[in-house]
Amino acid sequence: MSRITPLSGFPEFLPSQRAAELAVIDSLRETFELHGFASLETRAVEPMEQLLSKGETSKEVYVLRRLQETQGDTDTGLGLHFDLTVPLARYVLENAGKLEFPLRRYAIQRCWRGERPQEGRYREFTQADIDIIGRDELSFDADVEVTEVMAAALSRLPLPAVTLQINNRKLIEGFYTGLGAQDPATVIRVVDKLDKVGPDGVRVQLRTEAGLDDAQVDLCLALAQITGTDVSFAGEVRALGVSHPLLDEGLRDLVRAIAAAAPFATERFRVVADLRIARGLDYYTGTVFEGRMKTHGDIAICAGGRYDALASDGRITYPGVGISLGVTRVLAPLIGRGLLDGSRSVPSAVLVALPTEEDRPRAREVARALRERGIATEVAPIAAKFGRQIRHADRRGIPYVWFPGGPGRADSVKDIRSGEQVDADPDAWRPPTADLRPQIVTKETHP
RNA sequence: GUGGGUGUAGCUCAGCUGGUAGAGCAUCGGCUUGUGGUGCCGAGGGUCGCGGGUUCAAGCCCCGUCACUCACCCCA
Repeated sequence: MSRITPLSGFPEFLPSQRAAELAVIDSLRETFELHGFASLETRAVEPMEQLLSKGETSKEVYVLRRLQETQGDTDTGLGLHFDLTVPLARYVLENAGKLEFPLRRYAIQRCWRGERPQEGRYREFTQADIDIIGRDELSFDADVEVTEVMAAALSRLPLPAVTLQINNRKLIEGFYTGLGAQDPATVIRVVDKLDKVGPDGVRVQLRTEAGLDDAQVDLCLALAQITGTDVSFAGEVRALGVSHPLLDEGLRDLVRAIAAAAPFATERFRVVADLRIARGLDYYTGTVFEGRMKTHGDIAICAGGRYDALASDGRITYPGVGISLGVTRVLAPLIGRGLLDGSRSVPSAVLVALPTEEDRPRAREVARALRERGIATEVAPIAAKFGRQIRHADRRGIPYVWFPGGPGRADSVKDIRSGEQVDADPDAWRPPTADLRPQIVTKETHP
């Protein structure tokens, strides 16, 4: 052991940064609950077979092992969850008899992935997830509702603008099948790389890997290029001349989703149909979401979709739809670039100054009175010169310093940002609401 | 797992063809007998990532190793 160094992929924040993260989490939680979603926390570990069964994603899971195990096999068969949806499916099956459906739940929890870290990709991170789970069936309105909740959640946060791209798996699967592709799954996978390898790269791979001819490839690329903020995109899809029942179904759903989501659009949150996104080869069966935030680059910060058969006990299936927001993925890059921070490093709104050590009981009394009314307060650690005590507050971002009065002199409180100081009564004075808690502070970003 | 880049003070970094370690910012103290931020003066702070090798002498050259970082793979 030589020196303590940061551990790659396991971000840690400074106090003010954590305050900003907490403010974000509090805001998300408030929005989710405002929409009637109940908090539901699942354990950090799942049996490996549970984790690996959904989609053939192999490795990248952190496995639990007991160091003290003396007998050869130390494998517990448990791994840390890598998202919140797979544990939810397991939880729903396990507790199906005790739950009310449709189940509306949210979770804000840590997840772990063993992959190589990069900017915006971490090994330990926090996700905020909302889901609606039905029993045997789930109305399409649920797809619209999770969109609405995420729109509300993101719109009220001071973050760079987010665009939520929506597509539908039935639509693209039906389209590819309808144009004669033998293996639509491969086509989906290849087209999903459009951003990375470009149209020419996709063209080559569609021919070699999916066995499509030029005409078919043209149709695939044409579909992938369709986007739209209103339902007019549907005409462009039909104009391509492909037909298939699944395509019709998916197109109808996507049109509904876009039409319903249009009113949620704000300056900070746009919704757009984008027929290229597919979200991997996993359990999604209908609507798929991908939210992108424009900062330095254009990064995916939320994802989700409809999964009709993720949870099933053989007799009953529990279809669901959900969206996850990558809290760490949103915040860590912004914080790291100094674009976002908390307004202070402590919860305290007020520092009670200490004229002399003898005044400590009196200062404590002032603090008690303020706390009683919900105003976070701390007492200066030592009776230093007032200048030092003000500096103590300033360094931490505490906006107010309280000066206990003396015989014939009233208490006073000073806003150290403006310098304004007024006489005040600890049982009556109250700071503006905005000063009660640490705020999220953002520096110039591209909106 | 593959490939590139980088490791020197708390932070950002300089350090010449090898000659015994520096700046700015930050911190602490003083000017300032209790109301801060600016200014001036001063101080503290370093296993030069780690291990080995070459050399009279290594932050610098060589080998190894670890960590961080960017990209690829992957992205549930």
